[in-house]
Amino acid sequence: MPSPNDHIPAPSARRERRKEARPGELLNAALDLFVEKGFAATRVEEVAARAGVSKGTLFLYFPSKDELFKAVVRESISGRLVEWNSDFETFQGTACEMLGYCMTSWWERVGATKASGLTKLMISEASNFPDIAAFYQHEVIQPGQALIRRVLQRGMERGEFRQIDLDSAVYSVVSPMVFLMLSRHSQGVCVSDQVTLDPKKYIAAQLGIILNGLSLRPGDAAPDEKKV
Amino acid sequence: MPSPNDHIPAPSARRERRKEARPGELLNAALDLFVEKGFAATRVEEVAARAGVSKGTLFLYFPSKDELFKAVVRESISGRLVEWNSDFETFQGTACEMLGYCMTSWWERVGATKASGLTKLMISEASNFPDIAAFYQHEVIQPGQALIRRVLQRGMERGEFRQIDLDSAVYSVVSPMVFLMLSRHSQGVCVSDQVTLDPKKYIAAQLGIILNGLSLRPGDAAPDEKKV
Amino acid sequence: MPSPNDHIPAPSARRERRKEARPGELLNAALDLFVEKGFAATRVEEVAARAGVSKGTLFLYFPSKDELFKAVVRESISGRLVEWNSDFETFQGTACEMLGYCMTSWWERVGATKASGLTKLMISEASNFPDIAAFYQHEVIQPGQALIRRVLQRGMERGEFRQIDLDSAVYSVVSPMVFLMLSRHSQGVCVSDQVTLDPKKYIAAQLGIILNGLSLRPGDAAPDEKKV
Amino acid sequence: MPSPNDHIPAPSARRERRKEARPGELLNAALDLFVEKGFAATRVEEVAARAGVSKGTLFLYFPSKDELFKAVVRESISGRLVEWNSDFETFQGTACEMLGYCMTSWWERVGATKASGLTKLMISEASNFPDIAAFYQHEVIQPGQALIRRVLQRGMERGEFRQIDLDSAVYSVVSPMVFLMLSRHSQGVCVSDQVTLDPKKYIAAQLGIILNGLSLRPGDAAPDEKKV
DNA sequence: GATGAATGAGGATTCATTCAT
DNA sequence: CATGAATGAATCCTCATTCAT
Repeated sequence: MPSPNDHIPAPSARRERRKEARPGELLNAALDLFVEKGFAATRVEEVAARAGVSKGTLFLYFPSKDELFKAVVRESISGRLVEWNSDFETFQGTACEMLGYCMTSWWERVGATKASGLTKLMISEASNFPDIAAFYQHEVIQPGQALIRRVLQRGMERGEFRQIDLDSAVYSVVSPMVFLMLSRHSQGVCVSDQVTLDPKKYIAAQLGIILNGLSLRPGDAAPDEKKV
Repeated sequence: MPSPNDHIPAPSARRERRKEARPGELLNAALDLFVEKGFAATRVEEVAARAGVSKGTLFLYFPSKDELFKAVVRESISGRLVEWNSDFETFQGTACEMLGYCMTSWWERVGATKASGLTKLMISEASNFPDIAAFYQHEVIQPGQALIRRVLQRGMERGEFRQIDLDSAVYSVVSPMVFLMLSRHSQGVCVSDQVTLDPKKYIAAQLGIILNGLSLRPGDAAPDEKKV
Repeated sequence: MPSPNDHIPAPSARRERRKEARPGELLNAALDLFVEKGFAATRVEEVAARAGVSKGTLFLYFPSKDELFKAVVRESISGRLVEWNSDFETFQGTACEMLGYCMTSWWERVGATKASGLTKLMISEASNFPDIAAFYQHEVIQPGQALIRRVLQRGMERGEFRQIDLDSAVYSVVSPMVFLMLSRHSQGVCVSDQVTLDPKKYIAAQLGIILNGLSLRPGDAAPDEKKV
Repeated sequence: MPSPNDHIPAPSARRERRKEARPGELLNAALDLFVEKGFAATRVEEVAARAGVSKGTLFLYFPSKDELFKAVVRESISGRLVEWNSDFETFQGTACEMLGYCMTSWWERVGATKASGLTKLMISEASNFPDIAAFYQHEVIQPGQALIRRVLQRGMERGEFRQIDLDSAVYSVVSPMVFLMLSRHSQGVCVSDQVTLDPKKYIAAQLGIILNGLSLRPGDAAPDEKKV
C-alpha cells in the first residue's frame, strides 16, 4: 500500500489522519481476504490485523461482519463504472474501435484493480447476500452490459457488424472479460497450471476473435440492403 | 443417478440398497448445498437432513466436512470428462463440426448436470483447498482444455481456421462455457436480472461467433502457403 | 436435588432420562444464579456448569440467554398461582380466617419456594424485559391482588372489616409479603444484619397487625348501618 | 439538587463551576441509569453522554465503573438519613403523631427524591457489591430501622400502642415504605397495570391501618398493669 | 449400523478502560 | 483538563465432531 503521504505533517495530526484512513484500510484488507478465502472463512480479526488495527477497532467503523462485506462491495464498485462509462462520452471512432477501447479501458479501470476480485466474491456470496447481489446487479451488471450493448448496436446500425442476436453478442464480449478476472483470483481453476494470463495479449486476442466473429462475411447482407 | 441395480432382487435387500446409496445421496445433497451457499456457510447437519439421515450418519461415511467436500468434487468429476472425451474417439467430420459437437456434448454431459455447479464451487474454494484445486485442475482443466486445443489445432492444420495463438483460441471457447455454468449458479450476478440463458440458443450463438471469429478471411493465407 | 429415582432402571434409559430432565435442571440453575447475581452478571457457562452440562448443551434447550430468562420466569410461575388460588375454592370460614389462610398458604406455595426469588428478579429486570414483565404482571400481580381483594371485600361486606379503600387494604397485605420475599434474597439490604426473618412468626405478626388494623373499632359503623 | 452556589460570581468562574459540578452530574446520570436498567446493563458511555461529557472524562472522576457505582450509593445516601433523623430532635407530640411525621417526612426527604431508586438498586446488586451492601446496611437500614424502633418503643411505653414484638412492628412500618419506593421503579411488577400509587394517599392509608393495627383494643391490658 | 445428545474449540461482538492528542 | 480512537478481555453463540445407546 504505497501511499504518497507517508510523511506526517504534524505529530498532532497523526491520530486524525489515521482515523480518516481507517475505513479505507479496513475495506482494502477485507476485500483482499474476502476474495482470497471467501466471506465465511475470513475472520474479522485477520482483517483487522491486516489493516494494522485490533479487532475492536474494526467494529468502530463497521457494525458487523456483514456490513463490512456490504461496504466492501459498495466501495469497490463506487465510481469505477461511472468512470468507465464516462470514458465514452467524447469517444469518436468506429464501433470496432469503440469495442476495443471498451475492453482496454475496462481493463485499466476495473480489471487490473483489486475490484476485479469482486466478481469472484459476488459469484460466491450472491445467495448469502441477496440484497447486496441485487445492488451489484443494478450497479454493475446492468450498466456494464448496457454500455456494451450500445456499442454493438451502433456497430450493427453502421454496418460494421452482422445482424445477430444482441444478447448473444453482449455475452461474447462479457464472458472473456469475466473469465480473465476470475482467472486472476482462482489459483489455476480457470487457467491451466500456474500460467498467468497476460492481460494485454489476452484482451487483444479475444478482441480479435470477437471482431472477426461479429464482422460481415462476404455473403452477408449489409443492414440497409436487408431492409430494402 | 441411474444405477444399474434399480431392480430389487429380494425384499431383504431393500435396506442394503439404501445403505449402499447413502454416500451418493449425501454427496448429492452436499453438492447442492455447497454450490448454493458455499462450503463454509453450509452446515453438515443441513447436508445430512437433505440426504434424509442424521448428522452422525454423515460422519460414518465421511471422516470430516473437508473430506466430504473433497469427495463431492471427486465424485462430481469422475467419469464425466472421460465420457466427454471418449465421444470424440469415433467422431468424424470437419474441425468446425467437431467444435460444435464439442460444445454441444459438453453441455449434455456436464453443463446441464449438477456438476456444472462445481465450477462455481472450485472458483470459490480453490484457495481453501489447494490439494483439491490441484486435483481439479489436473482432472478437469488440463484434459478439457487439451481436448479443445486438439480440435482447434486440427482446424488450423486443415486450413479451416486461421493461424492464431492456440491458447487464446482455447479461451475463446472455454470462457463462454464457464460463463454459462456460472450464470446458472449465481443469481443474476452474471446475467441481467432473473433472465435465464437458454443454453441451446446461447451455445449456438457463441459457437457461431467463435467459428466466424476463427475462420479464414479472404485475405488470410492458407496454413500450407504460409509455411512455403 | 435429591431425586427418588436415583436408581437407573436400565442402562439404555439413562440418556433419555437425562434429556427429559435437562431443561428443568437448567432452569433451576438459572433461577438460582439470576436471583443471586442478576441476569447480566450471570454467565451462561455458569448456569450450564451448575446444571452439570457444558455450555453448548444449554443452547440445545434454550436458543439464547434471553429466552432462558423468559423460560425461567414462565416455569417458576406456572401452576403456582393456580394452586394457591384453587386452595380457596372450598375454604370455609370468616374473612379473617381466609386472610390468615391466604398468607399462610401463599408462604407454603410460593414464598418458601425458589419462586420467591422471582420477585427480586422481576423488579430488577422488568425494564430490560418488557414483554416478560407484562407476562408477570398479567399472570402474577393481577390474579394475586385480585384474590386478596376478594377476601378483603368479603370481609367488609360481612362487617368483619372497616370500610376503607380496597386498594390500600390490598397493599397493606401485599407489602409485607413482598418484603419477606425480598429479605430472603438481598443480603441485609432489607433486614438488619444477617438476621433472617422467621417466616412463620413474621407472617403471624404481620397478620395480627393487619387484622387489627382493618377491624371495626367501637365507634365504627357497621356496613349495613352506614348505607341506612 | 439545589446547590448554594447558584449565583455566578464572575464570568471566568463559569467553567470552574461546571468542572466542580461534573462529579455531581455524573452521579446523577449514573443513578438514573443504574436504577432504570441495572448496573450491568448500563454502559458507562451512556452515563457520560447523559451527563454531557465524554467517556474519558468519566474516568477522570471515577477510577472504574464499580467505583462509580459505589460513589452513587454513597452520594445518594449522604445526609439524607441524617436530615431525616434530625427532624425528630425537637419534635414534640404523641407516638402516633411521631409515626405519622416519620412516614411523611421520610417521603419528603427520601421517598420522593431520586434516592428512592437506591432501594431497588441495592436489592438488585447487593450480592455483587458486598462491601457497598454492608455500607448501605450500616448507613441506611440500621439507623432507619432504629429510628422507627425508638418511636414505636416510645408508643408502647406511653401506652399508645399494644405490647407486641418490636421487630414485627418495625417491619409493618418499613414494608409499605419499601413497597412504595419499589413500585415507582419497577414498571408494574409491584402494582397492577400502569396504576401509579398516589404517595400521599397511600401513606395516609397505610399509616391509618398501622396505627389501628398497633393500637390498644378494649380488652388489651395497659403496659403498666401488665408488669403488675 | 444409525442416532442425536453432548461437547468445546472457535469466532463475532461488546464494552470498560487507556492514552495520545 | 477533555476527548474519543484504540484496545483486548470477556462473553454469547455456533457448529463440526464424538460417542453412548
